[in-house]
Amino acid sequence: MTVDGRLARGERTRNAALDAAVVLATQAGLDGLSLAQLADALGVSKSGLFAHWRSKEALQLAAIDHAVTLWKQRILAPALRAPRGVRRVRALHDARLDFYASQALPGGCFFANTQFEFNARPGPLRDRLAETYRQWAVFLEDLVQQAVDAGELPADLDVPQLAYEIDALGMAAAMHSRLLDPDAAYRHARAGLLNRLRPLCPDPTLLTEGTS
Amino acid sequence: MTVDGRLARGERTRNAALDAAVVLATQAGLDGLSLAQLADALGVSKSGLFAHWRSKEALQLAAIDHAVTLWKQRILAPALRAPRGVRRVRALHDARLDFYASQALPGGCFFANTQFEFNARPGPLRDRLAETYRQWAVFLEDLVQQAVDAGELPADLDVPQLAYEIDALGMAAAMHSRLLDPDAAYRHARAGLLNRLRPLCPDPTLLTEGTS
DNA sequence: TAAATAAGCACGACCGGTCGTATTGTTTGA
DNA sequence: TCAAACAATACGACCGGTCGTGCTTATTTA
Repeated sequence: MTVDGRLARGERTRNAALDAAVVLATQAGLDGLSLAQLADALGVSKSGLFAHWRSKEALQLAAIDHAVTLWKQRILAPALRAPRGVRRVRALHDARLDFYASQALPGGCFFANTQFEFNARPGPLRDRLAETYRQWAVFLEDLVQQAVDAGELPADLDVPQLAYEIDALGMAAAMHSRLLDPDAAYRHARAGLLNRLRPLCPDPTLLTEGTS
Repeated sequence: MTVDGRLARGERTRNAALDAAVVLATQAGLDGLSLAQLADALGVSKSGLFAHWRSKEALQLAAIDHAVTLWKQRILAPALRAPRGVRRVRALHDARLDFYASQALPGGCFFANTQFEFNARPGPLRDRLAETYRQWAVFLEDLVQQAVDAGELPADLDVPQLAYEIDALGMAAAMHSRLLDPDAAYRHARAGLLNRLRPLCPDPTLLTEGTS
């Protein structure tokens, strides 16, 4: 942000466009995202968008990055306020489900939707989404590893395995909550984590404490 | 199927079209499915498709139903050959993962892809997909309930909860296997089920036996 | 300090192409 | 001969993208 009126205006438009693009792409898909529709939502002309991104694909890539920063702000940051270890893992899981439940993105989960959209379509968008997903997986594994290091989980735990299972619970919630019963989805996803941790966790209070 | 050559020919075209439609829609999405592309793949003109379905949406709905029958043939039927109870639950889970690994549908999982495509888009297609998913969930819960009834799982088990967790493992595999490492995805999905069942299952041999 | 130039930004009009769809005509087979 | 199956063609709508233009603001020049 700058006091420079010119740059400030462009920056504002860019940000508004990316915000709207994430919302629209979450509903219609990154491919189904229409530039005319996006321009209308912004109250700008379609051709004006091409002043900021040289092609639709460039805008789509920017939208992915923008969704990552939103995800970091809304889910990672709150979770990192919880103490390291099992409680932080639980906080991350809960923050994710809270974000879904908040309907901040009415279309569900941007990443789940777009990753399923592109998982059979090679190209730059798929690569970017895959890299994004890989970073998320690494982040989740790190948090589980911290719980192991803190002695809150068994030393011989298969960390990537548990991280996979946690991610699966959240991903299923993203779909289940839109297609069937939202309440049941979030309840099952939360209980699923506790069910899985219970036999692993020597200190049961780590599973009963609230995370907020 | 009939000996009537005229009807047989139409029936053959319809079946071939639905087969191809499921494959293409798995890759490009139900909406991204192009009738021109579908007609080309069949060696048929685009307008000919409208002789069999009055609109694209009608074809899409038929494709969903067709994918259901394929799913029943390829996944449900093999699983039902396993003995009732925990072994049948495992067999279903494994059959699902085997189907993904077989690459019979190069685009991944038809249902996961399309359900994420439409989970924010109300309409007949979304309704049909939701109903399909509900039936799958019921089927899975029934199988778990049978294991409870057979005394192979605790009588006070939360059946829908466990069914949700099993489904989540498979769904995550459908995405993980396309975007990151397929081998890791299937391994984690399989191990995930055993990890979850182990504390519940009084008879450990039910978890070590092969399922094929 | 004032004028001139350049750059950022947004607009409306328009392009070629593809989409789903309707119409009309031809082939096919009992 | 009759109806089902298919082909050919065209239509209107929408797609991403380009072009020329004008307005606003920053930078350079006199």
